[in-house]
Amino acid sequence: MTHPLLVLATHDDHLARRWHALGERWPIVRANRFDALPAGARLALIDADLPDLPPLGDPRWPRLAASLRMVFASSRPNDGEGLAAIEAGCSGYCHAFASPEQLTQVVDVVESGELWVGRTILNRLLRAVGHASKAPVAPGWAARLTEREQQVAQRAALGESNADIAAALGITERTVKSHLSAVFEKMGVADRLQLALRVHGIK
Amino acid sequence: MTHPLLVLATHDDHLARRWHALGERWPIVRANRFDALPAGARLALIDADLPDLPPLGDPRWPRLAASLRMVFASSRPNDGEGLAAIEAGCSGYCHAFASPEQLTQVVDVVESGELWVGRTILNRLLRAVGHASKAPVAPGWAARLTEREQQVAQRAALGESNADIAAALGITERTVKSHLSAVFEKMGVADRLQLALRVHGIK
DNA sequence: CGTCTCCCTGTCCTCGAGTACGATGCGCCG
DNA sequence: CGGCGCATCGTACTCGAGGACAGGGAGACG
Repeated sequence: MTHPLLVLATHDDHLARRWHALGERWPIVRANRFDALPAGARLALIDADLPDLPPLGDPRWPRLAASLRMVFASSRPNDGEGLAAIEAGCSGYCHAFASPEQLTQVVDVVESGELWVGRTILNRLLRAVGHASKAPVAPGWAARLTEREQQVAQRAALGESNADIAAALGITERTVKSHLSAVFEKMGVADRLQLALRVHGIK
Repeated sequence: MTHPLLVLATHDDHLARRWHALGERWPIVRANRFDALPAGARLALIDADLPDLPPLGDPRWPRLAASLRMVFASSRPNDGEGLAAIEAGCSGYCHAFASPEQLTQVVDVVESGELWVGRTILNRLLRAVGHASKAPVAPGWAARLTEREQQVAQRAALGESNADIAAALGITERTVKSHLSAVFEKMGVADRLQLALRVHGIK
């Protein structure tokens, strides 16, 4: 199967070298400026830090989107920027320094005509329309945990204190600490905040 | 790179044969019933027409989601069912008779820990929130916070310690505490874990 | 029976988080 | 000028979290 030309639009040589790993899947070409995007290109990975990048509200974005599938890559991604990028007509939004595997996946999805946003943005959208995903966003976190450890971890990740959890489960605060220590050990985190971020799919 | 075991859960032999194309990327195993999903599996493609499938509101779904990444495959997909599936804890929703390439992509994305929904559902979500999110470009949670408070809150919500934040911003740990106290007060939360949950849209 | 895992509980101890008092300096605005 | 919001920093204090030692009981399995 033959892939279309992929344009890497960045002013940063370091970033460009990272992105060149994509050359194993797509024929690639480098662009240094937004205005210099090749006319015939169908696929582009665009650095958010490009000097001459128009603001995401600019009408040039949707115009360009008509003929070019764009992935917006930010070095400091946030949900607001991501939504703005998608609304501007980009087909994908990701971290500029994502792993080559991740980048490949994003470009792959976008090339196939789908949209790609990270799970945090997607979950934000779901919550916005009242369909919050009750289940943990990062399935698999509880794989090696015992039943009791999962219960404790779930509550801790929602902000309950050890005393709260103890009361809710009808056990001692000491036992809660015991279970949590096991959870931290198995999941490789240091405290309940890191646990929460892991359970809810952030970081 | 070694892939985890992929469970194909369907009662339909014809569908199972189609899905077996995935065997080129993942070691696969067949399951005929929802109750018969292998205990150790991490990844499953689940046919919406399985005879003993619980309704998507059933608590067994989110429980299962804790240890298993599930793709819900419907032979007659619609946006409502897709949202329900995601809400139930599934990590992906797609057409049961999608092309092998498409299925591979979906499973690939889900395996990497992301969520997958099709273009139509995503676009519908965007439209649903698009009208509301024109004016408030501000993150929302940061509306009443000062610039500095936002910076501190953002880092605290990602799990950085006060000392980390102080070092990163070139200020004293005492000042970080000061800003955080103001943040807690303005956002009506008690500690940094509650702040993190609020910032990331959980609770 | 011995071993194993899981669940439960206890007492210290350390450390970071958060609050309660305070303080100084800066820029803006009526 | 005087008030006000903002950013900065100091000391002392309380309190919960988490680790470092423990231990006992129930059930599974060879």
